[in-house]
Amino acid sequence: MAVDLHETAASRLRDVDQRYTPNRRAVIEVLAVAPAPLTIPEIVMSRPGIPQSSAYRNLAVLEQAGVVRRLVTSDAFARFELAEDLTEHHHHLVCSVCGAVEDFSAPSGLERSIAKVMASAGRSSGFDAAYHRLDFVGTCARCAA
Amino acid sequence: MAVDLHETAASRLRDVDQRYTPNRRAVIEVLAVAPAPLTIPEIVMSRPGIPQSSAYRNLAVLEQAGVVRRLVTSDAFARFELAEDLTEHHHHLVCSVCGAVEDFSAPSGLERSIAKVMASAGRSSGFDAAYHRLDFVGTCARCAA
DNA sequence: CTCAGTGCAAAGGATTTGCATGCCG
DNA sequence: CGGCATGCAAATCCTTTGCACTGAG
Repeated sequence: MAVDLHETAASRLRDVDQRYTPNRRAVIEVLAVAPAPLTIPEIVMSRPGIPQSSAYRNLAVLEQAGVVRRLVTSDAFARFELAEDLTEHHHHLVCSVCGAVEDFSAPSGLERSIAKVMASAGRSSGFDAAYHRLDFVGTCARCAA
Repeated sequence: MAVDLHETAASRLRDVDQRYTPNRRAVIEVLAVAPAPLTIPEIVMSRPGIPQSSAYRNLAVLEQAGVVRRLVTSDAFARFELAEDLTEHHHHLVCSVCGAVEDFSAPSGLERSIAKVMASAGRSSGFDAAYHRLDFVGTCARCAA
């Protein structure tokens, strides 16, 4: 599985004429084991030696290659996670107090309902929906009053 | 209805020891008639005379008072809309090409399903969900290939 | 040899803040 | 009168970029 991940990443990078360098591999490794999307400082801290600018640049490349996805919450930093087809479809619990993000999987019944609605969503306005995003916003255990 | 809106806004501001000033009222008026969340430049442009810094400050206050909601897409600018209890619950169609955002209402059946899942979502991790966010991301009519 | 990736440092750009002034309460 | 809101300009801070260098093919 882990092998597949790196092979897939390398392959997608090749498709965009990019290499799978050690720095990029390191970023992927960090994201692969994280239980939630990470900020760039978090990624950099867990792999000392990678300069922030390289992290930013590599994540931009990886995003463009479809290997990672960039999330923006109302938090100061952007967050990154592996592209959905490399992990499992999931959603996020977002703490509105501290900005923490936690992964969460919805029942498949709900997913089917959402997919059905999405298919007909933009029909009138010509919007072509590619995927959906469902977040639950609230207070995490650590920030609970 | 419009009267209620401004009264409610004024009331919520008072709760936070803030005034309902002309600038703040102007911002609310712009948001009230917009068919989609607006960026600060858009708000400022539609009401010449409001300096950006005041717009930023007032929107921060209004957000804290629970009158407006701040949205962050992957777009460069944040977007603002009236708080949900002042409008109608709705979702967004987000264009991943140009960043445009369009309002969208989901069938009530889907809303009920989501609410049900939300109630049990963070049970294990102690996350207390307050509301949900459902976005459909794709390509808007103007950006269609 | 060539060219993409790297690292450092400097630039960019949305957002925030300090401070003096004006105005509502 | 006192204090909040305002405007201007300067500061912040995440993110991007210029440039010279290094390493893989």
